[in-house]
Amino acid sequence: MLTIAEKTQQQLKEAIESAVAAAVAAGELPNEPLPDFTIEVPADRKNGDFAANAAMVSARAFRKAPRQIAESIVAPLSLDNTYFDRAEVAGPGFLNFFLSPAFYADVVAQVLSAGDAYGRSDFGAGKKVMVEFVSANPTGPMHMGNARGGALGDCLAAVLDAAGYEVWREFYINDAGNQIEKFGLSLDIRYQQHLRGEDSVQMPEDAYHGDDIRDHAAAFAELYGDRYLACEESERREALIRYALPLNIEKMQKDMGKYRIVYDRWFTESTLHENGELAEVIDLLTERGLTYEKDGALWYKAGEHGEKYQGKKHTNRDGVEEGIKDEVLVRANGNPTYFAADIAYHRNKFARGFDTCIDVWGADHHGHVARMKGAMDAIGLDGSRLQVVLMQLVRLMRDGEVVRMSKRSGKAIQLADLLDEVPVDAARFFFNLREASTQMDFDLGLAIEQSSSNPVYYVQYAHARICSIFRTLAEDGVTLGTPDGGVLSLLNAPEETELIRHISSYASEIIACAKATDPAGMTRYAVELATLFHKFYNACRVRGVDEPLQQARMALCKATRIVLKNVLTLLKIEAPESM
RNA sequence: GUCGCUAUAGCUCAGUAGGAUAGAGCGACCGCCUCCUAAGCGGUAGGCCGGAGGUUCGAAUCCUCUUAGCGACGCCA
Repeated sequence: MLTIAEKTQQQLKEAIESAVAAAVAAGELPNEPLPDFTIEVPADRKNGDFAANAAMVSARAFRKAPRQIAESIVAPLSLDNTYFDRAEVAGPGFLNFFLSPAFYADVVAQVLSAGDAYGRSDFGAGKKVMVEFVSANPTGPMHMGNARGGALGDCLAAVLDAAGYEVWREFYINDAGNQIEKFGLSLDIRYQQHLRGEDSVQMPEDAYHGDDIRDHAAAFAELYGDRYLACEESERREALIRYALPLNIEKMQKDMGKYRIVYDRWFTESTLHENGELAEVIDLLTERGLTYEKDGALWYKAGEHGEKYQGKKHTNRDGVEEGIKDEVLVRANGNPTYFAADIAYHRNKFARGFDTCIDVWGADHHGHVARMKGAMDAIGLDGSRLQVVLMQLVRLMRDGEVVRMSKRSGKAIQLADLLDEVPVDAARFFFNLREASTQMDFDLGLAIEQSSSNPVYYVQYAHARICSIFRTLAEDGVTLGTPDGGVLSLLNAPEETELIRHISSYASEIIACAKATDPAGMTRYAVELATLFHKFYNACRVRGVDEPLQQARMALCKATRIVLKNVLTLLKIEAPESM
């Protein structure tokens, strides 16, 4: 099914093409193929609701001046059975088209009848897509970057869902490997320090220094006393991990829940170690001759499959070209790397029938992208079906100074702190205001102020205002009936038509965001929708105008409310009825 | 050194299948509620779209070079 916006474009395309054919038949234009042209929305409404550059792009092929060509196209042009009632030639040779009242009436009627479903499309044709996002290490609390990743990933998933994909949200828990060992070691040191004093053992520089580790160790000591001091080191650490890890995971799930993110699955890395999939994938790569041993470790030849996903070749300091650097799969100490587990994880994902897997990663992982896609090819899958959204990290500011986000320092601002101070609505909106690729500063000192000047309230206010109009009218005994096309055609003030035109583009906007795998367009759409409504509100009264026009305006208000509610719901933000 | 991201109004940023006079919010200044929510609306001021070349009817947008900021280049993840 076509959206109304797509239908109008298609109507124009067909009308222009048949007009060109007619002009050719009449000998007005040479018999040459019409080059591809575009239909766009002019910045200035004086230039029509849509403009086509067909005459300009075909100047060379037709060997005529663009304006002359445009005149030849417009003369035989027929707009019967379209949403347009007028076309004219303007500027250097633009063909400008003007929408008819029927268009505006139809848009409003369609929104009212579609309701919650307005904006949804079948663009994605039901293809299965997994969005994996946040996937924070369970060795400590989540931080600001995870807050952005959460808002981004969740809204991206919602956009894909609305665009007609079958969406799955997943969180990958790195509950195995190196950092878990480090987690155990850190807990162990704190446990011993707790019982024997700070100076009993030294905390290594690269261990986790956060307070959360201290707290876990103290709570563990509270429960079990000093009985683990006598144990083997490995047994003690295992017990500590077994105690603290589930608590951390539970905390992450709670925080994500507060952030209104519901995952379809929390996937644990340990699954892959236990069920042999990790070993399988290493064997698979070895069988294909893509591994070698060096310095006691098992290496993966990343260049062989990764290079096609890399833009240019690296050149090292000596000016010599070099391929993608090889990666270690199994360390000299026998432990597999994160990279090896991640290949196995992605193999597992595709085996579950997903057409596309989207990973939201911090931009600091960008060097990993080509290697990972290449690894998919290396194990017989298709790396182009793995899409990675790189998100620039959030720079945390305090009093104008950059604060380093490091779990080791223990001074990182946690996601939980953010949620305590900033309303979820504001945080989710804020983190989706900018494209993933832009760097963001977040000044915690300004968090409260930021939230009150956050445009989310502007959008919510528009929704509350509409609800208020209906409340007041209900008190007057006025209710909205089912106005027909004739009544809806009364909506022809500029503030009305602008608003309706924006409403008509909602589904296209969702699709555009889905294509770009970036939901930031949705917040901008919402702000623009609110702006156009507020302008309408100031220019056009609903209460106290004549009956047919009042019905038409009430219908427009209701349509606007539906779209506001739909876009806010998509972003998982409240649409309040009063503020 | 190489790769990635970024550079547009005082500040924060929109604006790429190349389009008509480059936009918005905040801040500043001036206005608008006897009338549906003033958390709103209108107006004024504010620009060498980082710089230099190129491509063409036309460039903030595409290409080349260049400058500046951030990030990544680990048997960390």
